Amino acid sequence: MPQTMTSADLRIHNQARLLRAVHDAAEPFTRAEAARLLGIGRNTAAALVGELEQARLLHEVPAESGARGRPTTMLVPHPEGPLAFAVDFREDTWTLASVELGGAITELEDGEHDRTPKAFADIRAAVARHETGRLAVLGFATSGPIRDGHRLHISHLGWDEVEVRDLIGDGWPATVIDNDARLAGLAEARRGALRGLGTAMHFHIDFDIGGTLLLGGDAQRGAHHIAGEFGHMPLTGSALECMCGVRGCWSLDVGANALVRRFGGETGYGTGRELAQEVLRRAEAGDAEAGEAVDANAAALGRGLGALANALDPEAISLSGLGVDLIRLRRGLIEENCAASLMAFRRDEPPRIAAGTMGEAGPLTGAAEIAWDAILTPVWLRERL
Amino acid sequence: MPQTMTSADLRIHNQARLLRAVHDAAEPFTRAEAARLLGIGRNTAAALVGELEQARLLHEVPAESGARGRPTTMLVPHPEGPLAFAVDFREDTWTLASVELGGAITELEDGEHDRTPKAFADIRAAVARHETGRLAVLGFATSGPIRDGHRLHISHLGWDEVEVRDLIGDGWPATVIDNDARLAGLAEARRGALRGLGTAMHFHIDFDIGGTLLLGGDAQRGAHHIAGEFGHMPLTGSALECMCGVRGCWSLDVGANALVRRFGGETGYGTGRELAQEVLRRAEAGDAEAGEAVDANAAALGRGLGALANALDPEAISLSGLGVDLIRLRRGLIEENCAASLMAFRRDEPPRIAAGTMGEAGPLTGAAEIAWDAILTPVWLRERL
DNA sequence: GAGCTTATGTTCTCACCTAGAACATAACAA
DNA sequence: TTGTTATGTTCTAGGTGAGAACATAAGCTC
Repeated sequence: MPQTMTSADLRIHNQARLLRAVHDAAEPFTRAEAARLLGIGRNTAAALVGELEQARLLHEVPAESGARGRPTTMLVPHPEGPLAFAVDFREDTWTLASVELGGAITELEDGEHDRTPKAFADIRAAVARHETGRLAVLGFATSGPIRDGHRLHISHLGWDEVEVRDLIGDGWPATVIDNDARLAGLAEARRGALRGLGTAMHFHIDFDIGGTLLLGGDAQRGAHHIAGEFGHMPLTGSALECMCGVRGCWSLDVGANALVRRFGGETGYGTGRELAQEVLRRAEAGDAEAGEAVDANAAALGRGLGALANALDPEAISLSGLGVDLIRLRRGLIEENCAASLMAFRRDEPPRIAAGTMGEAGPLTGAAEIAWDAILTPVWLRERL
Repeated sequence: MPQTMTSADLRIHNQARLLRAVHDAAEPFTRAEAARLLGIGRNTAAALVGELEQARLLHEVPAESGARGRPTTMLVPHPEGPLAFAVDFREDTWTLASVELGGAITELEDGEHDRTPKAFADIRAAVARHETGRLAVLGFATSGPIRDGHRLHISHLGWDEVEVRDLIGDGWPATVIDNDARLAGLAEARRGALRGLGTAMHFHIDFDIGGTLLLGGDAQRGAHHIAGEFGHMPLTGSALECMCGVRGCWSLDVGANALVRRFGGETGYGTGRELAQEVLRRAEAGDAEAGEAVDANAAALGRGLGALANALDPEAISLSGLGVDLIRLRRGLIEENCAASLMAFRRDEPPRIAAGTMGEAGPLTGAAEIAWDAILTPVWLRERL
């Protein structure tokens, strides 16, 4: 319990609260509003903001006066303030972006990669091309579980527990890394469909299902940093064996693999995504067989969600990837099957099921969030101020 | 964000940290140790403790000097300090206890009840018989989900969403209430088998399975206060319909009902517990049919635990109720089946599965914890100091 | 048993923080 | 032009923990 609290810590604490409020706010606000929001006096707010402006963390710009009263200033990110960089490392491509306080994203560069760990060197080079003194922390989103936060396993790239410290080490800026599905969920919780909820869940449906439990706006990581493999619970009674080594996984019935299998395509990671999209298109166009496959997918999705809702009682569930298509095409079927899996007494208050609002930007946005989480800490601020 | 922080709040904050440290400590400690623990100076520690002694929250007693140095004092609960009362409301009986800072429990009274809400009046009367000015908060453990924290449903008593505010209202001391399975888990996380773990789970196995996810020593409640119905996920492929209204629940294969069903007994709540115990005894004595029933129960338990571990990645799982017997009789079978349900890459680090150490006292202990949680808050302390 | 060592208690000064009141200021409104 | 309103600014006061210096009470050593 070494979180000592001295008078000076108090100042840092309140400044961190202020910066966090600016970062999290949907709309920028004025200094006077900040004082009310934090429950501090106008004088104290002036002092806090003044120091943060000195430290180039906040900037005050005149607010257009709409009402009476003496004009005030808006609190905006400082134009020379720290930046988070965010990387989304996908199957064949990556994106690098810069994110300022408040979450505004500027895409800097993207590229393809050859599916080998060399990709990280390319990304490092791209970071270097855009690096300025303003770069504070880099957030990195990748697929695959990252055991204990440093052993990265990406099956569709054939990476078997690659040591993250060998990929991101000397020469890199301060970096935080996490799983894309979890970060997509975090993005929804912070800035998307799950904003403001105490208990929520997010699932990314691709070849299989990855997800995360979001509590108080934070994504849960588990004891070994590998929580979230909801797709590998036997929720729908499949008799097949999953490539994860278990029989009956939910993912066998939901996602691209399930669609592909139905049409004799080759399941597994990295192939068949187009076929799955084709199935969706044909289903939308009225093809009966494709429609049945999508029906089965949606029904299995709903059944699993209901089961999970019994256990974890989320207020809402958001979906990304294929889940967005399934909601668009088969919302009713998902909700019916979810209700059927819900304990009867819960059916009058089912979890809200919605498409995530972050779309493709989810992992990148989540990566930016964990980077900013690392910045907006008392420790970091003490250094800076 | 109204959690303002003024200099006075700072003092309260540090005093709360100190009291929390005393409450949570496995062994009492001295004032000098407290200073080191909290990272504050000896002078500050003296001031904090002095005020807490004034407020009759802490008491200093001379520590027996074993080493060199000037003798110091142990920090112990004040003999006239606040007390939490805790109630465990079970199927036919209840227990009332008094719990002091640090968690020491003194049983005050127990009784039977007639399964009607009148029981609460009896309990209130018992509280009154022991009530002193020292009673601060009452923690109440009951079975059944408590929707939104106030709509209590106990199926084996035939209580259908009874309004808690009608049972516990005017004339009651400040009361906090929660579910017995969740509180048993909380007790394990605070003072039992799950102490100190960041991510853990607890399951109470009776007629069916109730449980809770424990994160950072806190039991998760969900959006509607009804998280934890892990027994009502279809984890083991049962074809039966559950009384919860869903088909295939895990609870159909694990727990007393599953044992009873196998022997033609009447399943359901409130009956058959003796038969289940009888089956366990016969299995232990070598009876083949009973042994198979227990095997099936243990295997299904293990399979479900593995599936949940994939999703939530607990460091350890503790069990209470029938789970203790199953671990005693069939630990190997549980662990094998858990491993078989774990994704292959996790099998080298399976969750530790252990019997809870709180035994029957789990719900009562957990009820005391939530009561003390309500006391050890800045708001309550500000009133008192 | 005297003197040394060690750990803790106690006292005092200092730097820091926020609250609150009083006053100043810059817009809008009548 | 004058009043109203919301905000900025300044100053004082009360409270808090840090740190240094000193005091104290034990054990340890010779």
